[in-house]
Parts: sequence; structure tokens; C-alpha cells
Amino acid sequence: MPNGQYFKRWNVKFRYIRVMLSKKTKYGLKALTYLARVEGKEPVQIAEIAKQENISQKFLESILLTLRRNGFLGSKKGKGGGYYLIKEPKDIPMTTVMRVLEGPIAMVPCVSLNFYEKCDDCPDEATCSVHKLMLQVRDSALEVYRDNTLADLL
Amino acid sequence: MPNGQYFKRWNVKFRYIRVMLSKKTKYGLKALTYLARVEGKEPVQIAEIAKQENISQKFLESILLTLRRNGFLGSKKGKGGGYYLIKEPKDIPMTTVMRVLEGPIAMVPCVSLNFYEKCDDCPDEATCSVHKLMLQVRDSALEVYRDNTLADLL
DNA sequence: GAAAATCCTAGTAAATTGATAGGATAATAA
DNA sequence: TTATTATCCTATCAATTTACTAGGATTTTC
Repeated sequence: MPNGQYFKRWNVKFRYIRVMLSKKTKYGLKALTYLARVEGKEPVQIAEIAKQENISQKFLESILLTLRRNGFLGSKKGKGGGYYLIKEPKDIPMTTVMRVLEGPIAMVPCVSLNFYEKCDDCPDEATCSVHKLMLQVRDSALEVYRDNTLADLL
Repeated sequence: MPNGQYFKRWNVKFRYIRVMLSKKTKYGLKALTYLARVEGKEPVQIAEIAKQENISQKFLESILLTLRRNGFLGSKKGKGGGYYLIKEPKDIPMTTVMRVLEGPIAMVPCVSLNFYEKCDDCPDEATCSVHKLMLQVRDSALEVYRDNTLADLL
């Protein structure tokens, strides 16, 4: 393996890697899916989702809070409370989910649609090979996220 | 911004983000491009590339070493020495460059072609929404990397 | 008013990144 | 031969990020 660098996050044997999904996003997606699959619109408790999806409850708590604050979920306190979707799954595109949980879809700021920033080390985007490549990567990822709503993942 | 989390790596104002290109890969790509643009096959010194591309020389040194060890570059020591491409740019697909510098192209191990690993928290890939989405993301990224050789970025 | 749930801020250990330090080795030129 | 030039190589480091956990405040229901 190159460089003798190994990587613990996927648990073993991986080389050096950066471009990967955070647990936060992974768990967030699983929770949204779980809520979408539930019959009716009854609130579902954090504890139930955490248990069914093998997620740390406290960690999931903070993720669901983020999703609520960003308009994906509603919540109810007290007995019989919990979280529920406030939109139809087919009206929740993955672009918005990814942007909220994971951040910009672009892999470099100079090709970001919503968070554009000039790279300070690069004098000219027009001739930058990284820019050229990452623009294509962004577009292809964007296409996938635009094509998929929560309903498509069920 | 959600969660009050800010991100320093792109330098300011970004929210929480993970899916981004490392400097290592960015610099590696720039160096490869630089070498591909040079006339002839004369070795180019690290110092020259570092200066022209605004890269820390020592950091670049370690990156070029990785690229050499992985069969992209040849090197020559002593005066007049440096690094040079040992293949034609059109014969260097971005898939191999990305895999060596950045790691697996997949964003989760359970959809990785070369580094497959079952997610330990997920009982069934067939019904996993994350798996379903990330499979599409991997395929679209792979398509881009397969379509682009170093020659295409010049 | 007790119980059950979410809300919210803060903190933390381990991993990762993006470097730097410092010398060993090899090739060339004087 | 010796000095110079450049790559080779290992080790180390501070700052950042991740993936949590702690601990209580608040709100709703019974």
C-alpha cells in the first residue's frame, strides 16, 4: 500500500482516504428513511430509531435536531412525542439533505455552486486541471442527488 | 448556518463538510499536469514545481515520492535531476491517480469496488438507502474519472 | 406533579491533515 | 577526489475534525 499510510475509519485495511461519507450523514439518511417507511404520521422516538438502526442515541439526537432546524422534521415533546417528516418523501431531494448534513457537494470551493470561493493558491481557474476535473465530478454528483428524492431510496 | 459548526479548511465561511479533496491530491494533480505540460522529457525539479504551483516544497516532495512509488513518475538524482512522467498523459486515467492519492472512489466501503467491506451497523445492503444512493454516486464519479486522462486536463 | 420525551450547550479522546526537520544517498561537475 | 545538487526516507508535530458523551433544561402528557 502506498506510503505505508493506513486508515482506521472504515475499520481496517484502507489506504489513505478523504472522500467519504461521514457517520452523521449516514445516520441522518437512515433516520429519514426510517421515518419515511413508518406508517402514518405518528411521531417516532429517537430511542426507537437508534435501536433499530444501530446508532448511538445521543449522537442521533443531535443529528435529528439539525434535521428539524433545517426544515426536514417536526417534533413533539413529552409522552408519545418524537420526530416525524413534515414533507412527503418525494418532495425531499437528496441535494438538500446532503448540503445540510454533509456540506457543499463540490469537492473544492472553486467549483461550488452555493459556497464558491477562489482557491488562494491557484492564479487561474481557466487553466487549472483540478478545477476542470472537479467541475465534472460536481456535476455528476449533483445529477445523482437531484435525481433522487427520499422516496426513491425506500 | 446549521449547528453553529464552521469549517476552517477552505479558509472560512463553510459549514460542516467532509466530502472534499485533500491538498495532497490537489497538489499531486497539479504536479502531474505541470510535468505533462513541460516540453520534452527532461527531469523537472521539485523546487521548480513547488514555486510555480505555490506548493510547500517539502510537502510536494512526499507527494512526488508517492507518485513515483506507484509508477507514475521516474526520477533522477543529482544535478540536472528531478521528476518526469514515465507514461504518456493520455495513458494516465484519473481513476488510478485518484485511487493512489485520495483512496477509494466510493464514499462508503459497502459500495467500493476495490476495497469492499460490509458496514457493521447495517444488517442488509439490499434495503439500505445509503447503499442505494452511494452506489449511484460511486458510478457517476467513476464515469468521470474513467473519461478523463491526464491529457484531457491540459 | 411525575414521567416521558425532546432541547441545548459543552466537552472529549482518537484520528487525520498538512505540513516540517534532518539527515542519507546518489549523480554530476570541478 | 571532493563539492554540489538533487532526490530519498523516516519521524515528528500542531491544528483541526470526527464521532461521540455528559448533563441538565424544557415541554407535554397522564
